[in-house]
Amino acid sequence: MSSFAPTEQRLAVTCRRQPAFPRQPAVLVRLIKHLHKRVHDDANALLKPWGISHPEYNILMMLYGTEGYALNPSQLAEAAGEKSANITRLADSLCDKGLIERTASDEDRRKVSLSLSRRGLAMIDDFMPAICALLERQTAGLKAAETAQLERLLKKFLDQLEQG
Amino acid sequence: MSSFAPTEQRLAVTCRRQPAFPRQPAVLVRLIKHLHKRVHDDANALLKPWGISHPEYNILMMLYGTEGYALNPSQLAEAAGEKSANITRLADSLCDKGLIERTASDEDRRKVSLSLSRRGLAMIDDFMPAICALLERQTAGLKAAETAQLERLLKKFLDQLEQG
DNA sequence: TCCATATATTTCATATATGAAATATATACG
DNA sequence: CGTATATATTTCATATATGAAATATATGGA
Repeated sequence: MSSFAPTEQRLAVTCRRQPAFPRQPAVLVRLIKHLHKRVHDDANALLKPWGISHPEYNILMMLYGTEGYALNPSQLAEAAGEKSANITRLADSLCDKGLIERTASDEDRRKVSLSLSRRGLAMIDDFMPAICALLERQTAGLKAAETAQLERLLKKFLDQLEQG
Repeated sequence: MSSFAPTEQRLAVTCRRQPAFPRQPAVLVRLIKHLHKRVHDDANALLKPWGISHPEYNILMMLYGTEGYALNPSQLAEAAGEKSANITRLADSLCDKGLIERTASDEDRRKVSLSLSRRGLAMIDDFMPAICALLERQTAGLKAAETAQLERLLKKFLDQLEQG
């Protein structure tokens, strides 16, 4: 039985006690929380041998997914869903490890450019097989059509959250 | 345009650079992260006037959803998706605010019972209309059938994460 | 009974994340 | 120009979360 069952049971009790409580939206929100926790913990465990955390991995991958392998802290904050103060801290840590480089922009001297180092690129190549395997495994229970449907619905959900 | 578009664009670049990288699983994982952040931030903002955080709210609601309005720290950890050390801290905070009570169990003296206080119950009644409105708003973009489908798929996704 | 081991919770040191203020540069407009 | 305002990043104090060790109780044999 899923670890979610007791939570769902508690939502049912809440609905009985608060007739206006919208069950399904509440279930969705709690599912998101459970999923996030699991995904975060799994990624942290997998990355441990490389000495980086899941948020640090996200930073590296955002740079990797960019032409030129470089972004500003504010772009990274947006892309990785972190606050800019946290980007500073994560970037400091990644610089210390030699995985990214911090250089001043000369078009706009307020800006900073964070770019993947040769060593950062090599580390990505190194952990990539394990990451791919994890991602495949995590969605192995879903058929292709279900994955596509889930992607569509989650995007719609996110759109709504960002508007409403 | 959704805040997710740049992230998705970066995943496309990653796929080009790493042919083995599974795009859809990666998109799902990132969507979960974006959704979680948004849900968490929205709830924190809404609850601020009551002086409690989203994790504290979750504790209160887990107790509220239980017959007898009481749970052990370990049950709460499981239900709320928090580590037990964190439950201790959150429970301390809620006790300080007079919203829950901590009593020793006498069937098993290792255990502690955390229960909603009269004041905690009153606070739930007080913020409930705003919470219901938030939950309705957050899912307003989804049709009933879509919400049901999303719930089904997220549960399947979570099951897979917990097995694999 | 006594001991080994398991379970429940808390403590404490440390890691991680945030908001608000500080710093620096850019841009717009009188 | 000069000055007000906006943008980008960092600093710092504080809040939040975690792992590992410590504490206390329970349980099941020898």
